Amino acid sequence: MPDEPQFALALQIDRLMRRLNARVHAQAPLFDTEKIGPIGGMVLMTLSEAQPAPMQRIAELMGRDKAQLSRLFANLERRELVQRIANEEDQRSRLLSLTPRGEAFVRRIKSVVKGALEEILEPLSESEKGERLRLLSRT
Amino acid sequence: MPDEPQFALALQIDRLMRRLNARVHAQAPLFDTEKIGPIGGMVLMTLSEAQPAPMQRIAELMGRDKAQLSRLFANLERRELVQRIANEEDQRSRLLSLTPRGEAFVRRIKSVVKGALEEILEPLSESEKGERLRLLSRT
DNA sequence: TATTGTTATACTCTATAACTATA
DNA sequence: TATAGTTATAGAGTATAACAATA
Repeated sequence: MPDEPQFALALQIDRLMRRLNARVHAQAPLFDTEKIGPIGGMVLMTLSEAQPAPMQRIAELMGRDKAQLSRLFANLERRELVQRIANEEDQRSRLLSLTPRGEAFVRRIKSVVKGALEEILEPLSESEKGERLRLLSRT
Repeated sequence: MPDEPQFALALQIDRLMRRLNARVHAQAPLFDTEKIGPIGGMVLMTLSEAQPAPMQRIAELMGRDKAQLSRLFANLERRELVQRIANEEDQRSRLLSLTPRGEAFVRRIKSVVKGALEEILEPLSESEKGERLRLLSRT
């Protein structure tokens, strides 16, 4: 494998995420009525695909710090977007899941992210989009 | 295209960058002798592939804010990692380039990033690595 | 009038460590 | 002893706006 493309990879990925974030952020006033911010949105999206799950599981899936998620979930719970129920198997943790309000909120976030992603992937052919998704989903 | 993989894409990419950053950061004490931080490193790598260039060009390539880069370059110049020369074509800006010290520093950063990327892409086959690099380089 | 670069500011995100409760 | 979660805090990163100089 040649040398240069490896660094280009890291730089391109960073730019891709930055552009995606900028597009979503520009629309934030329209949909982020709870002011949970970009990471709050990612947490809800992740939870929607993994619920019910203890906090540690979400931290692993997102590759993020548990201390950060702890405060975030406290905030999301206060806004009644997520709920915690007792975990029979391990009393150190509770199981997190989306409330009906949280589910509705995730649907709105997903539609915004979907639109932003479509714009960013626009220049690619359909087959390349599929290919890219396949490769990245294995990371 | 199915619905779910799109959000998985954004979440996976975020996690990929987070893992890459964590690996590089863990080795920072060994190579970041100038304490320029992860973004400083990305700026130097970008500049190494685009020099000589005015600041605005680097900001575009990285998708980052010019105000942020302005302070960063002032810091990098103070550490004699980059230099600015007059831009004949446009006197509002000056052309940025790496000093010999900067070039040497970039080589060290690249070797660390290369190692971290190899670890992260480890589970993929050789052909998949090449394919992924090709797709991402077009974003 | 628009663009390049600088400075200032308030805000958010992040890493880290110390602590408790349970396994 | 190890792990799940919480809290606190210092530091790094970010968006935004206002400004001067040049195009």
